[in-house]
Amino acid sequence: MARVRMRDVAEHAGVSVRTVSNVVSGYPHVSPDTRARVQRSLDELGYRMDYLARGLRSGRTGFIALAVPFVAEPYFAELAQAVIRAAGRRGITVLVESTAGDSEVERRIIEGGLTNVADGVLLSALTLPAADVAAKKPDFPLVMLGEHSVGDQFPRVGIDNVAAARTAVEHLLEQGCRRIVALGRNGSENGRQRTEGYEQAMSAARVRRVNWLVVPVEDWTRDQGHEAVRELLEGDGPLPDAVFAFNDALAVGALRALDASGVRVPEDVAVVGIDAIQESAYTHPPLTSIAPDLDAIAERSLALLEEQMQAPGGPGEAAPGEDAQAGAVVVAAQEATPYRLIVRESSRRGTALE
Amino acid sequence: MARVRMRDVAEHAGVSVRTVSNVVSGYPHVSPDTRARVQRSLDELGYRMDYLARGLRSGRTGFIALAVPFVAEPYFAELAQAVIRAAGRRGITVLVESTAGDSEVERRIIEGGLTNVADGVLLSALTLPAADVAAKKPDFPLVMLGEHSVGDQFPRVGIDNVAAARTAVEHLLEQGCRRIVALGRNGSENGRQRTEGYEQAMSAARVRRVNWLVVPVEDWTRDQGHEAVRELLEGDGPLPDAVFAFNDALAVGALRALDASGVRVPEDVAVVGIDAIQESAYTHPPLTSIAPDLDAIAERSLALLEEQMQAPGGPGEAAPGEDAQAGAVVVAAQEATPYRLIVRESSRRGTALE
DNA sequence: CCCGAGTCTTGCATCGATGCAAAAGATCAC
DNA sequence: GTGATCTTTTGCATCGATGCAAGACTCGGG
Repeated sequence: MARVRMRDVAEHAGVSVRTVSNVVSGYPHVSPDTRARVQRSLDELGYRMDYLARGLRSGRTGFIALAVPFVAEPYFAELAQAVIRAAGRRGITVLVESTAGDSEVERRIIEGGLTNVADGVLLSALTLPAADVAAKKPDFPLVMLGEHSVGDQFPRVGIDNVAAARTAVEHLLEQGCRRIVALGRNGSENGRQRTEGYEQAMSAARVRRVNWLVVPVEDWTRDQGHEAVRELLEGDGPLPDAVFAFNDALAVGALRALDASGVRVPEDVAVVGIDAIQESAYTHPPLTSIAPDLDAIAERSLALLEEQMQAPGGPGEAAPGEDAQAGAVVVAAQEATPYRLIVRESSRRGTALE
Repeated sequence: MARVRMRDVAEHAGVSVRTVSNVVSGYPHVSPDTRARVQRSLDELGYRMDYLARGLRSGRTGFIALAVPFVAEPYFAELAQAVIRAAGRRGITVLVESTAGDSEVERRIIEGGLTNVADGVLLSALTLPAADVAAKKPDFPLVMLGEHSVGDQFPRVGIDNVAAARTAVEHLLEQGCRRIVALGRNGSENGRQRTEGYEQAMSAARVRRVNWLVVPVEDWTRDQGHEAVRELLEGDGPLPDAVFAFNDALAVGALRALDASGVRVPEDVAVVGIDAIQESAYTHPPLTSIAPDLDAIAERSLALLEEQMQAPGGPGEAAPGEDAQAGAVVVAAQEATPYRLIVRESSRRGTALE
């Protein structure tokens, strides 16, 4: 069956194409009679709007793109779900893209690789786009999710990573922990900020330097968390009394390694993570974690995106071939969304060891 | 900065629009000189193809849509990842959609709601589209993933659920379990088939009926698994010696409930799941599960989709307004992809209790 | 020096829907 | 009856890229 076009409907109903368009788009000045007849033809032929064609003419597709590193990572999967839900409320359809953590892919997106199919882009960048990219301003609606080191020219939405990490570590300190491992430093900006929060908390609590321990990993995955903690336990250094994992996946891996070595959680080692993915309520023991408000992130980022989409001409106003003039920089908002600490068994110690 | 079109590039390079198109699309008969000049203009102006416009003309967008119930559910998230990866190898971009398990949304997709933006659709249907929809043939490339009860008019790709369930239960029987709970029956076709596999295995092993126990749930989530097993343990019936969960999320919930009640796994109760989501390797204890070959599912379904996309006119050939004639039914392939049993601690009993 | 066979380049129509503005038809006051 | 006003409907151009086929140009053989 060939595609049913407005023209087919128009012929079937004996009206012009334009009238069909008017009916479909709800233009008020159509006689009830005509409207009914056209509607009948629409139903009968099973007409479906071609959004591409409409998008071509109107410049809007009704789609936004959400690009995350790995769809299969629980945090990003849950974030995607939240964005899809929030977008649905606004009548926007979300296209989820996966960058595979490839900075080349991320760079292409920043340069506009998705703008032709989407009215705007939400990008959760993992790796760091090259410095030359950092100097660019996007010429289309773009909002960054989470942290990245691209600079301030893009609006961003996410929790305050330094504060969140500090909160997590403070909680461990309150439980009496002192020799706290920070698990998850890697090349990412996110890792840097969470390390900084750790250091701030440790420093403020006047924990002796010998008890500071930052363990690097490559990716924030269960495997890496497991591996790193296993090696730590096999080493001959004194055992830590807590692990602050930079995300829940790492924490899950850490829990597994501790469990396998017979280390009791939280009695011997307390554990906290960040993200509060659904899985974290079901670990052994249930994991204490920092829960970012995903709905707030989704709502806020969509609002910022719509703001940009409505702004005439988009954020970049420079003429073709020129760079945006530095004088007219629109300061991009850094939006810090709320988060809260969910205390579960993995860090709940009966007695603080003060 | 306004969008850079081929026309802009053409003017800048002093050639016709068509020549620019030829350069962009790699048409061979372009002089090196011209090609270089056009390429320079392309780079200088930062030209980006408008895929919508191209799609409008050529009828192909280069996108396929993948619709799953919940992106945040680990199984679907991992499936999406596999599809994205497989599609990438074929130069196809995937748009991930979430149906929220809403049968209305699923119906719209079957009726072609995504065909305007995607060349083909992969649908993982959760709920059952209404019977009247079942009578329809799609007029666009569509492949169903997993099970559903729509009938045989759609090609499907997935594991053989009955066999997979049977394999899981046989494994438990081999471990000496007899009083085996089947956890997860609900209204879905998938649930029906896994129940059937359970019954086949139990029956073949001549397990007495009194030991058969099918526990219903609403959704296949951790919460529901937890809830159901908690209630089971609180009841006054004899304890089961194994739980066969219809998916890993349910199993994770079951493990948590067992753990909370002090029931030892696998000594007191063995547990197996289906899906082998990444999380399952990190549960306490690690979960035995049936691992469907997601890459095979992704590859096979994309192959089937491409097959349909190449077939002239698509699967439905009926004239507008007519139903496909029953005589010319193309028998839709039911593709059974491989799976394997991954045995981990949760079901490994030292001694079979024959 | 001309012709046919390439090679390279171009103009025009087209994909499906909408913006624009004019045409056609209805309604009303005078 | 007639012009003014408002409602309803329509034709045409357009969005950006490509299919098609013809035009312009180059080159070697006769």
